[in-house]
Amino acid sequence: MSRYGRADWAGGDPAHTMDPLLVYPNPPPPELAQCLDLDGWAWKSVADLDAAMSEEPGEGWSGAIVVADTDPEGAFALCRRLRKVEMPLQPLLLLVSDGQLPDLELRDDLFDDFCLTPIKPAELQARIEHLFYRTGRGTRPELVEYGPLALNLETYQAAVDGEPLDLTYMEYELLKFLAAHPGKVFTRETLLSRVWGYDYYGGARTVDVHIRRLRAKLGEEHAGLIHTVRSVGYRFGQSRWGVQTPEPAR
Amino acid sequence: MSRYGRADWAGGDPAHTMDPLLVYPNPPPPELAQCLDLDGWAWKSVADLDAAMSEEPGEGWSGAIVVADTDPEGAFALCRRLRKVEMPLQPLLLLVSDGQLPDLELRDDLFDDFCLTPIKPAELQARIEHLFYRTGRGTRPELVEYGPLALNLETYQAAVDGEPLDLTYMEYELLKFLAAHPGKVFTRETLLSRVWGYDYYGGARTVDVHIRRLRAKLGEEHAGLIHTVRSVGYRFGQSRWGVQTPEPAR
DNA sequence: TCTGACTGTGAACGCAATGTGAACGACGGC
DNA sequence: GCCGTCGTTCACATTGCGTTCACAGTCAGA
Repeated sequence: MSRYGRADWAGGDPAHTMDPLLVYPNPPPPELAQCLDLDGWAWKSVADLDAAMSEEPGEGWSGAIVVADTDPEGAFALCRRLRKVEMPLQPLLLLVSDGQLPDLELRDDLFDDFCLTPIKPAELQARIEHLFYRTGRGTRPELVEYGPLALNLETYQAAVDGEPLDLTYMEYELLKFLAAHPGKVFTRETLLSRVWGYDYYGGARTVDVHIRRLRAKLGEEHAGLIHTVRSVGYRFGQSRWGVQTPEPAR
Repeated sequence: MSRYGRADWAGGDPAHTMDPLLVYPNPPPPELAQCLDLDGWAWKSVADLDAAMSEEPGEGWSGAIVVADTDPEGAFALCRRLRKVEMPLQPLLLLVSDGQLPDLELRDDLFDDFCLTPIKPAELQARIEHLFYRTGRGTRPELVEYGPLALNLETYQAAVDGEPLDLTYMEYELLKFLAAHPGKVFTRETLLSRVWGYDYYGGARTVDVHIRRLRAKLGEEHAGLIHTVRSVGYRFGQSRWGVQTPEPAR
């Protein structure tokens, strides 16, 4: 079964009274468990995603520590599932070995920070602490903006030029993803896997149709925010060149 | 005076062109300088806040790496000044030794990430990369550059002299391939197999036509970037036997 | 200078990628 | 159970663009 860490460390430090951290795998490496206990973190290890879901505390996990050097496959898969959902689990700290560094998907929101193994307790402590500080006070964007477009991630509302947009769930998700990566081109396959889900199996035309509806709702004036890159996919907004070149007139 | 890192790493990798990273102190530890150079980061070390201000590039520093283990006082003071201003410098990576961990002000916005010394190049590289991704200064765009030409691989856009080029898919792929191997001559057959696909079966004139369109879109001024090697094929940029300096705009 | 091979160039053709409207089916609220 | 919403899929229209061809221009060698 799951193992529980102590939430009520009675040291001089103010006890961390909060919902537990999710820890993977189950059982975690002894050094990690000991380290977390010594620092007084509440934690609970889980064996897989199902356990993570079913054993989630009432207020939700307050964060996650995923050990990737023993079971990389499972670890990364778990990260993906934890992060690519409606309410991504945050903060997420990944423990990896030196050798795994080249494999890290640094440009994907899979984790917030990583720490090399073998663990140095002081470093781990510092990283967790700093991570909570960072994520606790609004580092996470609850607003995605691009030009006239604004997405409120908390209220699920969208607006252009201050005019509210009435988007469906998928439309919102698609637009959110695109607007969060302005300038970057995504293939239909990428969009399907990133927006619809990694295991989604469906036709690529689905993307087209949703793009079309987005453009329609954005209005004629702003439909151009979504560019078609023929033979490749779609791009939101202008590219980020180093120089601020204005919109090419064409 | 200040030391400059190389922004134009001449290896096989596409050059990363962006504003330099601020590095403290001056000179930085050799391992750090070497590590940054190897990864192709542009950087510039400064001795103090004044130097950081006066030598700030036009677009501003793109980030900062502050080494704190040799001169903690100066380093932390610099961090404070860089961050506690109207426009905080971001992202900021701190290099500290194990022993300094307890002294870190983790709950203050002094830095975005830290890395323990002695440096592990792979870790440092990963942290910088991830940091840039997180802080949304954009991932360092993957660029292919040659002289006035720049190809942005993630946005599928091209530009000469900062002017955006409107290329079709095949034109872009062809130019990308050529520009990635400047100075090398490719036969039409090679180009067909490498750009169009290994199993492609088509006429060699196809290449000619695409080369022509590329030259046209590059403009009269830069059409000469693509050379015809009679009876052989095409070459992009200066011959390898020529001088090493890139083609002067002529 | 003549000749043949190689390359540049404009136009036309045809296909594949995308846009678009409509219909279907799943799902949830009333 | 009915109805409206929404995601998906299909069929068809449309457009972009890759390819080919014919011919003109250019170069190298004799």
